Amino acid sequence: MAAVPGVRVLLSLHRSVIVQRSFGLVPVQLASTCLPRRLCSATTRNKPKPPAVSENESLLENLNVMGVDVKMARRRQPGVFRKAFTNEHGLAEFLLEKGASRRSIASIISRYPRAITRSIDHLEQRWKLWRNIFSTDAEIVTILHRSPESFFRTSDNESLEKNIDFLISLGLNSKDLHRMLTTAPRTFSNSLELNRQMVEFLEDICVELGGKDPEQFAKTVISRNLYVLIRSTKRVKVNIENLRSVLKLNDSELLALLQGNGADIVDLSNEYLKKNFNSLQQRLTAHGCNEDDVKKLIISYPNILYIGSETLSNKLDCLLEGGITIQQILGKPKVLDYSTQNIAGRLKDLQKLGYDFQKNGIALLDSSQKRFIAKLNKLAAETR
DNA sequence: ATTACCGGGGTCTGCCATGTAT
DNA sequence: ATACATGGCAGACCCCGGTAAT
Repeated sequence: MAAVPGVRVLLSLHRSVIVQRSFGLVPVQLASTCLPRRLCSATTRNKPKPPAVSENESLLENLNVMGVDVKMARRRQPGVFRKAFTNEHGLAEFLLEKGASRRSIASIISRYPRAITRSIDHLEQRWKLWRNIFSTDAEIVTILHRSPESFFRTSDNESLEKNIDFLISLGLNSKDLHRMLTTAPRTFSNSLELNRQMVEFLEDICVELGGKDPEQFAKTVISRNLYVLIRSTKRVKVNIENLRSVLKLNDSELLALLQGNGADIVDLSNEYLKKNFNSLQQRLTAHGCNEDDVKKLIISYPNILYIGSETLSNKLDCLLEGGITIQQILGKPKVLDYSTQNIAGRLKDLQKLGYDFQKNGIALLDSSQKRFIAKLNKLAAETR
């Protein structure tokens, strides 16, 4: 049964989280593991200037040796450079052991210098927690390289544990958590309180709209849109209000939209969503569509509002110039899912064969490359 | 055998401002 | 006073294929 491995992962995850809790927390910031004297940054030299403002020179040297972009790092977190004790060497050893390259480690420190203030104990514990969700070190290394801040920004491992528990309690499964930590790792560095606020906010929305199962609603929205938890409730709220008002949705319509494909667009920036809506509406109106057409289009394909106004405009031009009508697009908006380039190429291919969109419809534009090619070959064979 | 319907998958950080602890 | 911790922001789609319906 396909579900079994997933369940097992989930159980073991939960168990180890509980086990770890009993270890208690190890104080961080205590760079205990400065091994070779040369790379240890404890300063013994006397500084002429007030010690609070001068930089730790052995640290600077260490970072230079390691290939860190010191200028960048200093610009980002100057305070780190004035610390008497740091753990750059311990961090490097730790990450090397996990499979990160020296280059990558240098880049990580350049982009998030505070990483070198974390103790080995802290790092080990945090890594273990992440490993509850990822099955290999390599996956974590990838994320760290991509987004050092997500891993290092908080020193609060307890909060990370609580977040994992909390997310599981919402009904998110191990696959959801994996995807979430991959694509929106910041979620796990949020305070538990912040995540909770978003969940409660979503539940409240559900209740306000007459929904019967607020927990399920929140879970659905979050698993459909993994970015929700790294947005502000204000942003999501404004978007929901705007959608409701511009589309003149009643409670149940809005509820359905939000827990359906509309979940994808609630985290867009407020202005972007507004702008996209306005330009879409303007464009459609110019082609003789009424308010109801716009509403139906967006309900059936909310992702249309995800497409930037310029991109969308080009895409529409491309279709219209290819002899396709607005009415056809309204009837099959998913063709807009494909890139303008892709659409243009297909239109060209089909035109060569004298494909009649009026007769055959435009569904062929909304198909995978494989299927499209297969169809194209068949058509070509028939024409011959 | 084709087409329609539908849902899923990848992927997304790096900076700034402010509050808080020391 | 300073560094740390944390919240918030802008940024801006595309593609594939299983399976039901015809």
